[in-house]
Parts: sequence; structure tokens; C-alpha cells
Amino acid sequence: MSSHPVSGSFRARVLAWVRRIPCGRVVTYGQIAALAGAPKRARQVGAILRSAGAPLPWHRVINRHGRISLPQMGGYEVQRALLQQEGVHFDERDTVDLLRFGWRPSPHGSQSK
DNA sequence: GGCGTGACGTCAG
DNA sequence: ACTGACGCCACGC
Repeated sequence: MSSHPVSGSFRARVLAWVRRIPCGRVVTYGQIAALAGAPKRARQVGAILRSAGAPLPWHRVINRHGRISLPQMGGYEVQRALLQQEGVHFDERDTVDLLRFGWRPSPHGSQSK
């Protein structure tokens, strides 16, 4: 009924949710895991994104502190550039304000913009 | 098919 | 606020 991908493998559900993240917004690994039906598997979300070859807005997924988890020279710069390019703001502590840029899909059918 | 690694998150100290 | 231990388990070798 709802647009929630509640079927398929955990991996498939994770990718489905990530594809839904709107441009200019971010979501945490834990959020994706919870949306995919397994709140304790935040760590696996990272592993899945790492191996996901298909076109995917993987850069819109960050950690619960609002910071990029990838190491410098290991993807950090790329992810940050992609986000800033979409208008996501990083403060002086390299942190994104989740209250402003965090995306939280409504459990109903409405759109959260 | 076992095993080490690790894009996370939570909790105790 | 910071640190370490641990649960969780996908992925690659």
C-alpha cells in the first residue's frame, strides 16, 4: 500500500530506499537500516553501498552525527563535493545539520520536502 | 564455505 | 564529551 519497499532481500530494500532520497537531502545509515526493516544493521548498509555498482545516490547517506564516514583520500572528498554540489551545507566542523538537510519519509503518503 | 574486515550504532564507564 | 566493548552481518578472498 504505502510506497515502502517491504519485500525482497534486505539488500534490495536498502538500495530501494537509497534511490528514494531526494536531491539535496541526506539520510543516516541507521535510518536506512530501520526503513529496510532491520534497525540493528546500520553497518551492513555501508557494506552494501560499497559493493553497489548500479547508479545510486550513495553520497546522500552519512552517519548519525551528520558527518561523512568515508576516510579522506578514500572517498570523503568525493562525497562531500557531491553533496555541496546539491546544496547541502557543511559547517566549520565538517558536519551537516540533520534537522535541516535530513530527509524523513512520511509513514503516510504525503511528501516531505 | 570459513574467516577477517569494517561507509554503523548503542551503551557502559 | 571521549573511549572502548560489543552486537550485527554483507562482502570478498
